[in-house]
Amino acid sequence: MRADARRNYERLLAEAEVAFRERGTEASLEEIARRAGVSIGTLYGHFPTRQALLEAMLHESIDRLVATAEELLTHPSPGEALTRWARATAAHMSAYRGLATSLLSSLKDENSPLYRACQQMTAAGQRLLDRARAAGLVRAEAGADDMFALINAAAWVREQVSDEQGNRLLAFMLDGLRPVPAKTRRPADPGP
Amino acid sequence: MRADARRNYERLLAEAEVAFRERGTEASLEEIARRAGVSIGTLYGHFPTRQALLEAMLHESIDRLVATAEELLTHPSPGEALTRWARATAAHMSAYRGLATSLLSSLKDENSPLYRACQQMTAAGQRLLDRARAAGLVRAEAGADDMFALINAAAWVREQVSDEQGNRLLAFMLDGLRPVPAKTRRPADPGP
DNA sequence: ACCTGAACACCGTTCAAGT
DNA sequence: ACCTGAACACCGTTCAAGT
Repeated sequence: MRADARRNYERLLAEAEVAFRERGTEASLEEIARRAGVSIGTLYGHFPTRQALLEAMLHESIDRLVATAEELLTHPSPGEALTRWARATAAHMSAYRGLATSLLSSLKDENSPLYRACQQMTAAGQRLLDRARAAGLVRAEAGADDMFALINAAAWVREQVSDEQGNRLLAFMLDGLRPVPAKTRRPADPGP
Repeated sequence: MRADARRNYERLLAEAEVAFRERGTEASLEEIARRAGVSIGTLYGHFPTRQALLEAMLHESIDRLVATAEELLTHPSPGEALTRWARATAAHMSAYRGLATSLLSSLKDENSPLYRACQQMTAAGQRLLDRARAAGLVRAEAGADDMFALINAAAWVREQVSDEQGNRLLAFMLDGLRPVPAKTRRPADPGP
């Protein structure tokens, strides 16, 4: 890659990070190119689609989240480890308005540059989830894709409500993954 | 209201319903006007903002959901009543891609035409929630705004995943509102 | 190799002019 | 009282022409 091309690439990435953070994942690509001091054609030359730009911008931080999951596998408490990872992931996603929507919808398209990112995060979550399940903290029907979807839903809701309510709602969702004790089920009332 | 104005109003509403259902709540207003056979200026004359158009389009169905909540208050099982209402509401919302986002974000703006709609739905949910709480099925910290947010999150996630997974995730979220039995809490492990 | 920017198609929103 | 449609500002995306 030529030196000037590399410089343009880096500047585009930096401005994309700012724009996506401030205006969400639907931020204007023309504005990103403008602020990076390059032509819109240059942006498209490096990143053929919005998703490609998003993926490049997120690559490092997603790698870090996956590494965090790895580390948390050695945390003494499987439940606490799962909760911490879910919180960190939801917090990261909600930093970019619209990201949860972009991510979850990219799961429908194997060719999306974000598809791999979602797969990696789901796989990382799976190991934490299975460990918590082995400790009796997670019900049988809850899969790794369910947890990934819930984290995305928590990130989405966090974009729209107060931090306090956002934290509470994530906690509710994770509690929803716990096994439902048989004693609270009643024939006359299947519960809420 | 003049007869021709009324006819234009109705046609705009009808085309908006189709467009929002097919293309989501960000559907092109110009296309709606075009399909209704009126000028874009006429659309703006009747509906000054996208939210105003959305509100008018949803008005009846939201009234119906509120009435459903009322009826469910007499259902023999408070838990079942709450679940049914949440399911019906989430299903209705997810029929229009982007609606959950529009609704939840309208809560930040008292002047939004959708604000009243959200308030009504929250109030309707509150009575079902309190009844379920009185039956010991809902934890103390969960408020009506939390349930409204969760229903929106369920509707949002339903837009992006299979029906089957969407149903499962809503069930998880509602289970997350249940009181957590003390015996499953352990000092060494706060759970997921 | 890479970059530029005009070109095309589309949209949201306003408002003077019409009936 | 209501409607029209041109006008303005903005955007996504492509591609011939330049270096």
